[in-house]
Amino acid sequence: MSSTLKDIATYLNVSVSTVSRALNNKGRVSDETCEKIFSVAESLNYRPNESARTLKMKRSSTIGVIIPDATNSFYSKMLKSIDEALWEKGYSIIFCDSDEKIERETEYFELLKSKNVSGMIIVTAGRNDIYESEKSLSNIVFVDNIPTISKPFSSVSIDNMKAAYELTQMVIDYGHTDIVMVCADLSETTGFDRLEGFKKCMYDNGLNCDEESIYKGAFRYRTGYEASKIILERKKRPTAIFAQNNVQAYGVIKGLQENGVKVPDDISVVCFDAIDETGLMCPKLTCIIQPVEEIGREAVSRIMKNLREEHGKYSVERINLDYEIVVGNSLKKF
Amino acid sequence: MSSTLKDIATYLNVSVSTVSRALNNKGRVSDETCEKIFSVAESLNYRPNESARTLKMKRSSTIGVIIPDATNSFYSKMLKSIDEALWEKGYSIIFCDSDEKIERETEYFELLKSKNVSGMIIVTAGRNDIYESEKSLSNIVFVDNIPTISKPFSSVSIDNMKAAYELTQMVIDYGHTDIVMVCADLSETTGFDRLEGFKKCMYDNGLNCDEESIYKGAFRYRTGYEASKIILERKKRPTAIFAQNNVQAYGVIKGLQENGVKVPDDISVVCFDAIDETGLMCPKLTCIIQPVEEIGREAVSRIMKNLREEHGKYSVERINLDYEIVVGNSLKKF
DNA sequence: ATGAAAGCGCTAACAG
DNA sequence: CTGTTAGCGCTTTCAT
Repeated sequence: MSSTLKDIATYLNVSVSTVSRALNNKGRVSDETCEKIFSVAESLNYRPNESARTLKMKRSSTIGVIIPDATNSFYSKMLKSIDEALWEKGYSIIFCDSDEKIERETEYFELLKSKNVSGMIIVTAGRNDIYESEKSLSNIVFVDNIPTISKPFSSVSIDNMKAAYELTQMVIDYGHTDIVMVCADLSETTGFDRLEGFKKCMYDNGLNCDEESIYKGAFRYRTGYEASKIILERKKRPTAIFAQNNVQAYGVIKGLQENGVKVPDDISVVCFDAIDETGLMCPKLTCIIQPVEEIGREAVSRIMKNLREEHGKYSVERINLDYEIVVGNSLKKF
Repeated sequence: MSSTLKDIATYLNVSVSTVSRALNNKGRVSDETCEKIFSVAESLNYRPNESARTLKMKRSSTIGVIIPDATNSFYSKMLKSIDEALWEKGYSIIFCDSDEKIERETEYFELLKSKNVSGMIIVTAGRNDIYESEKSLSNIVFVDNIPTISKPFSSVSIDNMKAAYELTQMVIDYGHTDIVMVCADLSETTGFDRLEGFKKCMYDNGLNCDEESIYKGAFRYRTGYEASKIILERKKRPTAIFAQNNVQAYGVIKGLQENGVKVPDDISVVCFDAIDETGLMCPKLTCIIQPVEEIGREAVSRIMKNLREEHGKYSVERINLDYEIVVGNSLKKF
């Protein structure tokens, strides 16, 4: 066990409160004692006991982070950027992988509260009433997927509807008229907004957007994979598929390839967030790229800002950052 | 703030200790009171304050996890499997990304101690004397990359030397004689052992393995990328490159492709741990695949086992799991 | 400038 | 079976 304030105090024949004050730079300690205290703390290898401090202060130096899937490069990149930003502020992460499951997200949320985290950064896995019933969401920042609840909360994301609209327009401009969107749960705002943008764009271009143009599932590889099978069974196949996230798109392409369908020659595929750190993916997906690292950093700075506010009053902000459309080679031009 | 033991106690006119005993199933509480306590706890939405419990018990329900890079699919998959396994045991993760930097790993290590974690799972970024000077490594499990220190500690990994040897033999069997290994820091056991296996195999096959056959760098994309440039400058180019990890291999291939060199037609590439969750990587790398999820689970079960041991006595175990060689299309057969 | 004392929420003797 | 008590390590009034 490492040394405590008391160890330092008895060693120097001063009181613990003096030591505490000195070490926390609270003043009211003579320079001389202060110096001695620091040097003894150093030599005794003193490290404050976080649990004691947290218990007393009712505020820890930990932030809870809940993401749906650490193996998705989009989220792992976000996680890393959050870790980086928090590190600089002296905070650390309690990591929670909800595995895209709402129940687990709920349990993690409760767990984080009992661990007295100072804040949370959450990518919700979908509709979650627990946040609605929470008295205050002051130290929570929702990122990427924003819950649809009535009380005020902070968030960092992009304008998904606009992004989906723009990418759809690009697909249409490339000469496609029969397009299918692979969707996640539409009670999630990302899923909902992306579909809305898609539908609106199709409509604005006078294109058909019926039942067959919309495949509903989850933000999972499997959803994309299964969608591809259904789509290939159609009498008249679409020329393009718009997947709502990266792993859906991978699943779609995998399914198409297994059936000898070439991307993009036979069917084009576009999506959101096909981050490829390896540079080796074929095809290279034409997609919306969210500024995922900036999202992470911004979420951290939101939390830090609220932590600085006086107890009770805090600000709520809904931030939308800029995205970009990255052109790969998964979209055929007619 | 959520309710406390005291709230329940005053509500029921019993003492906190009774409530504590009841809620923790420590017995010595009448069924009747016990029942009442549970129901009140439920309705008051009681959640134990982890900090208080940790302070008292000197043991938390958190495990520190230090990995070198969350965006590397190998580590993110490991992280997820650790989270999954810990979740089942009621533990959670304090996540630390050392970014392959020893100094940061060191600071995270200290931080985790002051947070009173019950254990740590560490993928070390390299030589790190801090572990040597630690009095007891009882609740630490090193995975993947094992430090070279003299005191006893637990670890979960594979036989890297044997694995490298076998993969090298496969490359040789395919008709290659001029092979380069791209290495990381050789003070890391993975880097060292993989090189040893490579050298031994080359030697056993009567092949040359000199300075030019060994490129030294780090476990980074950049290392692979730069290695490719150097290798292409050689008068006589090798026919195969063995990268010590996945991201090095990606960097190598990227560099080769940028120079119009085809993999595997012109130069073959093999490596460790080219996990491809997308199924879309080209080429598909022939590589050693470590059972990364099993490694994570095993590490957790080691920690749990030591936590169960009586205070003071604990067992140390060095576990090597089985790996497999996955054949892709990145290795040319002559 | 310094110390004494109280208390954060919990657990664990110990007494009854 | 139940309550009293003490204390984990720290911060923070309040005295001195």
